[in-house]
Amino acid sequence: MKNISIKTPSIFSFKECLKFLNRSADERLFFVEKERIRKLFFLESQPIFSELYLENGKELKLSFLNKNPSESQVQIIKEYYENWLDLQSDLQQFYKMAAEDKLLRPLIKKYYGLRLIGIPDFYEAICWAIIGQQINLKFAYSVKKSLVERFGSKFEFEGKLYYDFPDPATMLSIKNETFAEMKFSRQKVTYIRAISNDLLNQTVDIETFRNLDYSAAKKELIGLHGIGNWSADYILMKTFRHPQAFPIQDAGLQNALKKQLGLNKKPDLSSILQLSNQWKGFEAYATFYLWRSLND
DNA sequence: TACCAGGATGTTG
DNA sequence: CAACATCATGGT
Repeated sequence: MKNISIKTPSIFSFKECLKFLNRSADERLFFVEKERIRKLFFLESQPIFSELYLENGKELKLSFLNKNPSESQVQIIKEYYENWLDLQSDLQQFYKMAAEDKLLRPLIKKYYGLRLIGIPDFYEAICWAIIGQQINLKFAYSVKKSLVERFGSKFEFEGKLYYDFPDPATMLSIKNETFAEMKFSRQKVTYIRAISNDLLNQTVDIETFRNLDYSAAKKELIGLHGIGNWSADYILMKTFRHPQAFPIQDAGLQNALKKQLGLNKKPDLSSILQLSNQWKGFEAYATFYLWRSLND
């Protein structure tokens, strides 16, 4: 099996990325095992089981464990990982800004090299944003787990099952009562059905989003039923990687600020705006590091 | 046991 | 435009 090298950027810690990736025991779309990320892809209906690891502590290697994919498939998966771990971004400007920021300075030190872990798949990001609305993360993960275990494509490796996220057609085939069993609210099912249909009919097309700037893309996203301000910024941050995406009303962000500032209640919107005034152009990374700070 | 959770939408005043 | 009701259930 061949190994593909992936270029590592300058401010980068694979270990910090793994720590973030490993935050939920209910994650089913990938696993972190023995300092390696293992993830299943389905390309042209074929399972391709991959892993990413650090060789000799410095060089990122991508390898395939069940078969040798074609060159174009290799390229797709390589790009997926590069996007997922945000390997293309240069963090120097963010770190420079953060070093001057009281709130962020300790975080860039503590989590040095952490990359904004994204969700490269647009449909998965939409569904995850909708699932996560107004419920705690633990619950959100358990809902996603039920969905993925039941309706994701599976592949077994060394006695363990790996999964792919269900596609829109599969999602549309799920009955309302089954969604209810998996603890989806009826509202969320309505949102997901409509958006799944839009993607199948190509009323909504991911490529058009890629070509839009931040505010145009946000406007389009909010036009989708079930995608509000928070979800739009979340998707712009995790999938389209706009550095200024800022899910400002996020409960986790507010709790992180409360914790970092030692407040006895969550800060209000205006004080968050004030704090974040100096983060302009780096709001996504600032948010991500603050989220990270909630875990320890 | 209330209250909160990585919200969104529709209605009401 | 702001304030509230509703969803819908697990976590703390």
